[in-house]
Amino acid sequence: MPADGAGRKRSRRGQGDQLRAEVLDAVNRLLNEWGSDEKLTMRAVAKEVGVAAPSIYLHFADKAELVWAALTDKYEQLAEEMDRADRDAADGGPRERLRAQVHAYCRFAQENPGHYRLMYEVRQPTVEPDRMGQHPSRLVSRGFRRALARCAEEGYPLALPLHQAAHTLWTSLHGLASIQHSLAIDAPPPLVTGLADGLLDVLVATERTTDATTPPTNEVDRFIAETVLDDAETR
Amino acid sequence: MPADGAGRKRSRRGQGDQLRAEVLDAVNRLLNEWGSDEKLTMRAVAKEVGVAAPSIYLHFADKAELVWAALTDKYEQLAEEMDRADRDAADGGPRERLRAQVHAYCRFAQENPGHYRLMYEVRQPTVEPDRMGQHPSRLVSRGFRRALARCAEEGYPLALPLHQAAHTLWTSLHGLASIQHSLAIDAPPPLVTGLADGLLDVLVATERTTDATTPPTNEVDRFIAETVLDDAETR
DNA sequence: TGTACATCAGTGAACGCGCGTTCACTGATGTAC
DNA sequence: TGTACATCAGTGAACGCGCGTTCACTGATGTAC
Repeated sequence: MPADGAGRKRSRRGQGDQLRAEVLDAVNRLLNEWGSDEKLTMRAVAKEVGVAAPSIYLHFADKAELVWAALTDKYEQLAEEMDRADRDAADGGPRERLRAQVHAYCRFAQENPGHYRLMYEVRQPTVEPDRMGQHPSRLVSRGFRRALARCAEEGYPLALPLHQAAHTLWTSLHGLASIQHSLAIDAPPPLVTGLADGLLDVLVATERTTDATTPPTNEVDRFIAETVLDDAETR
Repeated sequence: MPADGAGRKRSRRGQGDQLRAEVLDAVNRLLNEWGSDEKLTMRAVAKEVGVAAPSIYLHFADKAELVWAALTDKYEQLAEEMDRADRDAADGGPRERLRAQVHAYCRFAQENPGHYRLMYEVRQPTVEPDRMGQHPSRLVSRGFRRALARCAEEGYPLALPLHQAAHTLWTSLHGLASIQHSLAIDAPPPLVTGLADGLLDVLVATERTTDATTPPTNEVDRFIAETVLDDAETR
């Protein structure tokens, strides 16, 4: 509705918080439009909302806080989409559910290139670098780990120990998406999906079997479990 | 030798080009020191060389040209290191040679975080975006593809069609390195190596065998071969 | 019901900074005669 | 051998720009009496 830079009416007396939501919406719109954060300035955001730049400071202490708020929302949206995909595929067995999550991840990366890039940049806020456990990306790898565990339990052995498999799946998908972006390949979505499926086939047995088993934990697996994927569930 | 900002002597009459090399060295030094390009400004580079900022323009038209020159050098260095690792492991069979290349890639990413990040950013120069075939990253995936082809030929079947396997290996390693950087995990090198080995074990049979074969080409594989890995050799 | 007033949402102008880049210059060095 | 001169490597100061952020303000709106 905004985007013209002149259409905004001042909020009513108690409704000051409304601007906060509009600012976050504007950030999301700009990131999607440009596919990058290069030109994401306070002035640009304000203009997109239809407001003067200093007004943003009524709701966010500084730019870092604004960007971090937008990204946190987006992380949650990604986790939700993966969750929903998983639930929608509940009838297809554990492997289909994992596949649905993987596809959801790929779709998100392709549809939100601007957010996606920003989500994986170090330069960003950092907020609290002490506890790695707080990083919202945790939600993503946790989703994969749960789905992989289900596969292993229900007779589809993994090619790597559980935590290592989850981390490998997550980082590999990220690499796929990241290089897709950085080489500016305009690949049709089925290609990305096809590559992701290939990765999945390689990590999780394609058929239910008793011939093979998921390899036992090892040093690498334990390090991943304790340090990278560390959350309440794995301890 | 510089780094103090005052120790440079003016080059002799015909030796003007020497500054060019010193500037490139300074860029490399700063990227390694900071592990990021955040503070890589013309003034910072000049100071590192021990020269006034405008002097850089005697050898580079603008900042983009300077950065691109430094990155091109670094790409070549990466390709060389992979090549050397491959040759040094020639006695160990095709699988060990591939493994050596993979380890060289991981080592490079860990030892040159600043360059590495910059190499995979889109914002950079671009130079000539028309022919994707010119991108120096080509050298990397080509090395992997050749090594994988050798494995397949010598009895270690791949889990995916050749080009798809090469692209998956490359992007997965990139994802590993990229997330390592962006989550600022200070993992011991053996961990990264261990994860890379796991990936490799999953993509290439660990033992010589005649039981299985590399899957035949498919749509995904062809698209990768033609569009992404496209170079003289694959046509 | 009318009016003074406090509060709230938001603004215009400007500050200070760091950046890439330009421009007119300088001083050493080799060369021509 | 001595000297005028062209050339070369490099410089100091400044320009113009866009950025995040600050500050003193304004005008509408609800409230107290």
